[in-house]
Amino acid sequence: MLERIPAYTDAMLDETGTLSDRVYRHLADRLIAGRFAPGDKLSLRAVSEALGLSIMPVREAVSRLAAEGALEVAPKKAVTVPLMRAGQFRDITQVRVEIEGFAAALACQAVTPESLAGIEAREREFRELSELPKADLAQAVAANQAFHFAVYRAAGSAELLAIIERLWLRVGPIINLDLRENPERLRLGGAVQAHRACLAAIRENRPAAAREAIAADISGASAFILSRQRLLD
Amino acid sequence: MLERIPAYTDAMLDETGTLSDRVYRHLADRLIAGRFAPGDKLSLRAVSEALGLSIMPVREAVSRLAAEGALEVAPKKAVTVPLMRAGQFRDITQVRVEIEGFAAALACQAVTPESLAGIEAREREFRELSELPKADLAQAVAANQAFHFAVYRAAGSAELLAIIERLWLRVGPIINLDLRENPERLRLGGAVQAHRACLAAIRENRPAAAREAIAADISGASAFILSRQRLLD
DNA sequence: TGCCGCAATCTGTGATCACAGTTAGCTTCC
DNA sequence: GGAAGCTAACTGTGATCACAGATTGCGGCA
Repeated sequence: MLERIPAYTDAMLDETGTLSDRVYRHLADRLIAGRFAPGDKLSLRAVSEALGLSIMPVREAVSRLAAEGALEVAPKKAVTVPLMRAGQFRDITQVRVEIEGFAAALACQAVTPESLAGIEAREREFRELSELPKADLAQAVAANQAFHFAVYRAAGSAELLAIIERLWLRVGPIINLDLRENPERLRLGGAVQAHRACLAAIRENRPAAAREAIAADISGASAFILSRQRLLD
Repeated sequence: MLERIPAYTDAMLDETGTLSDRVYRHLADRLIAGRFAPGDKLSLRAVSEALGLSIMPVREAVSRLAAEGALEVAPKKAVTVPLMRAGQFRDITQVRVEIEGFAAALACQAVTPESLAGIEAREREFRELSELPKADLAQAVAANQAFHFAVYRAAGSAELLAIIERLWLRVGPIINLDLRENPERLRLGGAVQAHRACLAAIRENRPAAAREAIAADISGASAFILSRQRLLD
């Protein structure tokens, strides 16, 4: 079951699109998956050399990510993964609750047998992962992401999905940093319970309940992270 | 009163930030203000020559806008202002209703005397403009935008504001195209009425009513545009 | 008169170079 | 031994060049 979770495939390997596009996807994937920590620095030249390209495609990819707030680039200084202040994190959480909750509510009406099967599979995968004695954190993060996006994709709104992806681009580094430092949180099962409630609500076409479940999931994780006081302010 | 509406100032003239940033703001302002129509083509070289720069800053600005969906760039083909299908427009409208409605509801709780005064001023300016015998359409679009963003800014969420700005970047060209072809819509007063209701709701701290007013404004304009069948599909 | 095809022009993409401001490490002096 | 200052390496920014694919319009043929 677990090996169904798609392995990390490097966007640089698939040869569709321009080099800029591939670098963009490469970096975006790593950001969402939490492979960068807030404050990490990266240099255009270092990335381009690591990828065996000139600096140009990396520049374009980075400037796109900077436009979305996923990276910060100050003139003549190294590109950094943004630090987030507690107030900012609270703000983004409130927005996520509203928007991702809305997507979950939409999913109730727009769900198809196929997308429902996908959601069920992702829910089961995440649940089984969290029941393992020694959880693989990176895999758990990926499974959690897979569940959420299965729901959001089922909502059938490309616009909403794009907005949510941008939000995850921003919170990816924070979530992962948190999970890496507090692996026991997985044990508590708040996420598993919220996922289960969300799945049930979608099955039974109860939009308000689906919205509530996603909101609880996001708020719960956010409260935990804020309680650890690892954020500035 | 009317001359309070800030004149169109070119972002290229203020000398803060990198050239890329300035080009980005220049193009973004023109897109939101509806100075481009869907399907318009622009060439990196033409823009850079018009602005007296090399192609590089324009490239970066355009690739950022493309990342946000405000422009479309296909390899080896001219950059275009995206055409929008009716289905896509419906989708984006549904998302705007939810998100901008949420911002209006937030504004009820977060509004300050200063921001309320700003909203009132913008409401009055738009109302007076729409009562003129010969309305200046460009000014009406700008005044409408000013009112909406005064409300959204009053919500006090930087995250939400950024998301809404990106949405307007997308719909700017459509709205303007519509208003240019159907100037009589301003006469009908649907927008004026919605603005008035929104302002009243914010004054009286009625979040649900504020959300409703903004939703009615957006839905009304959207329904009108869709009824004109100028969109693909 | 109408249509097909070729060629000149224009498109974005990517590489390379020059530059100025930042950073970090080493040396030197106290 | 520690701190201050200088230098060398590194940062993103911007300009210019080369290239391959797309577009457009002109000319020739039917």
